[in-house]
Order: sequence, then C-alpha cells, then structure tokens
Amino acid sequence: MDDQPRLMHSHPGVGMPGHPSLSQHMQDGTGATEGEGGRKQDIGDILQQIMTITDQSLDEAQARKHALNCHRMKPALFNVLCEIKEKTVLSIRGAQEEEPADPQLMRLDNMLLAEGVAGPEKGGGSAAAAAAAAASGGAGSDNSVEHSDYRAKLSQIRQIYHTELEKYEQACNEFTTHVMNLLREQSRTRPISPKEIERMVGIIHRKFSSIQMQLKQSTCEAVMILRSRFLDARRKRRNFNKQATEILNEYFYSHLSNPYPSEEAKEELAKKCGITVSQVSNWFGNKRIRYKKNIGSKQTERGAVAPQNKMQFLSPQNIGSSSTFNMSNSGDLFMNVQSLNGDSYQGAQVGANVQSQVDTLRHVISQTGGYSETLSANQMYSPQGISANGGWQDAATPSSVTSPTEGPGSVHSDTSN
DNA sequence: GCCCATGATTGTCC
DNA sequence: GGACAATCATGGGC
Repeated sequence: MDDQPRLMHSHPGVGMPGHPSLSQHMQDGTGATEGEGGRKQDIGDILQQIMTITDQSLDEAQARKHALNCHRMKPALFNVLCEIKEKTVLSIRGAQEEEPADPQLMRLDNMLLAEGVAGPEKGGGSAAAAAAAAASGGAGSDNSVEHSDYRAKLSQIRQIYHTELEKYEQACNEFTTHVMNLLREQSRTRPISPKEIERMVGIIHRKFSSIQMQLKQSTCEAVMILRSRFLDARRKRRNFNKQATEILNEYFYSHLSNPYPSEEAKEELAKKCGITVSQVSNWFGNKRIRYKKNIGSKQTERGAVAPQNKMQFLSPQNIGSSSTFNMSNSGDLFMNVQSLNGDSYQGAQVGANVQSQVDTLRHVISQTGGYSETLSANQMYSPQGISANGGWQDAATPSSVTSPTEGPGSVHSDTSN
C-alpha cells in the first residue's frame, strides 16, 4: 500500500482507453466520497491486483480472484466501472442499435404468410394454386392433379422452412443462454451490468434474425420458382378432354349458320367444358377459321372453287348484309351434303336421297342429347334449309361430333377439332 | 423423329 | 372489343 502513488502513476490508463483513468476519476472525487483516503487506497489496491492478476500462476490468480470478489469495495468499484462504460462506449453503440422494422423483412413475412408457408397451415397454398389455375384455365381433372402437385411441393417448402426456422431459434436460444451465462460468470471479475448483458442478447438476436431473413428470402425464392413453374405448366397447351371437345363441336355444328356464341353461351359452354370463357372464344375462333379453310381447300382440290364461293358465316359483322351462311353454287350442295353426312370427302357419293341422310343425322344428334331446342326448331335439317339459296342455310354437320374415327379429310378433322 | 391436330398468341382490321 | 388470319408451340399418333 505504500507504493500506491507510484502504482497510480505507473498505470495511468487504468479504466477505459481514451477516457480519464479510474485513478484520476477517483482522485478527482467524481466517483468516490471526498476525503476518504482509506477507501481510495483500497480501490488502488484492487486495481493493482487486477492489473497484475495475469502475471500470476493460476492458483494464485484464483485465490486473488476470490479475494477480490469478496472485497468489500468490489461492488462499488464495479458499479463505477459499469457506469463509465454505460456513459461512453455502450451509449454510442446503443444509439446505433435503435433500428426501425426492416421493410424487406416485413415484405418477406407477408409473402410467406400469403403463400401459406408461414403462419398457420391453410391447405399448403391451395388458394394460390387455385388462383393460378383459374388465371390460366385448363381442364378440371388436370387441374386437380397439378394442384396436388403444387400443394405437395409447397408443403415440402413449408416443412423445410419450419424445420430450419426451429433450428435457428433453438441455436439462437442456446447461444444466448451460453453467452448470458458466460457474461454473468465474467461479471464476477469484470464490470458487466445487466443492461450490457441485455444488450448483448439483443445483438445476438439481431444476428440470428439476419440469418432467418436469409432463410425467409430463400424460401420466398423457392416459392416464386415453384409458382412460376406451375403457371408455366398451366400455360402449356393441353388438349381439352374429349367431352369438352364434343360439347364445343355440338354447339358449333348445331349453330353452323351462325357459330358465334353469345357471352352467355360462352359462359355456359365454359362451365360445361370446365374451361375458361376465353378458351371457348379461342376455340371458336380457331374452329371457324379452320373449318372455312378446310372447306376451301377441299373445294380447291375438286376444282369447284369460284372466287365468289368464299364461305362466309353469319358473323356479327356480316349478319346484316347477308342472310345466309353463304356457300352458294352448285358445288356447295355437293359438299354440304357430304358435310352433313360427316363422312370423308374422298370417294363419297352424294346420295340422291338427301332427306334420308338428314334423318340419319337427326338420329345421331338426338343421341348426343345436346341442343335439342335447336333441333326441334327444325331449322338446320330441313330440306328447305339445305336447299335454300342453293347453300347451307342453317345446315349443320353434327355427325362429326360423334365421329371421332373420321379420316383426315373429314369435316370434323378438317376443322381442327 | 416426323407429321398433323390443336390450343394459344399476336397483329390487323372493322 | 371482337373477329380474323397467321403463326407458334406442344401433344399425340404412327
């Protein structure tokens, strides 16, 4: 204790680097009661022991550490040191730690929630799958298969996400506990306030949060990839099922004079076929064009084409100017009858008894069961309808609907469906 | 693998 | 905005 002044001089930097030394602090009287020389000496003694503790053997150090811990001034000294730390470095760090909620993290959380990856299980994103399917359309049975596929994959992602999240949380808790224990243990030998421990826990949590954010980001990416693949898959061309094609063909051929379904009819057809209205529109667009094209090409093959013979539907545009589905020339009847027959053009002979063919068609149509109201109107199959204007007024080719075995030259296949 | 059928897309016209 | 025409891209039979 005699060498106290010397000690204090020999260790001017005791305390925090760059800050007034503790000894000076003490001597200034800012940290201890004035005039308590004995207490100063005690503190100096403790400081000296702290400074030299590393030079001692382990046993000796342990003994000294114990002595220090039991020293009556130790709590007061640590309080002072903690106070200084709070006022200096930690206060600066603390200011930096005040971070607002990360918008990126919020976006990720929202997306994971919306996709059904985070939050409570809600069918593994079936809503998203349904929305995607609805947006892209497609046949019902295929949808259900791909929905389940999508759900299964999303469920996998969800499972991996939650497993990893759990792991991170567990690791975070373990590490936090470990660090807290370590700091509490160390707080016996160096000034560590509970506030500092709390702050350290906060730092650890932030570090783990950033790792979690990476996990969330990866999960979001995986979901996006899955979703885009799903949508791409839906965008691929899929043939409509047979029933849907039959329904569309039925309508087309039973409305051959005016194959332009109204919005209501399109909706009805879409519902019946399990496809979207736009798909119905596409189908009819393709059908009309290919039907005409094919009819035209058949006529060309037979050399029966005349410029004025270009086939026209009673489209909304020409419905006012033309009252018929115009294929008016002598060759038309020939072809029309064959069309009615639903047979291949090749080698087909026009029967003299047109009415008998019509009757056959009536039978075939009646078996299909659809659009009976059109049939009952007796517009399409009346001899008058066929012969009127020498064209195809209200004529239909329903047999193609039920003739999947037609040859390539048939009206059915020729018209693309 | 080829070829045709067919659903979807795109550009143009009215 | 709907229809048409050309075209693309894929499915499926052979």
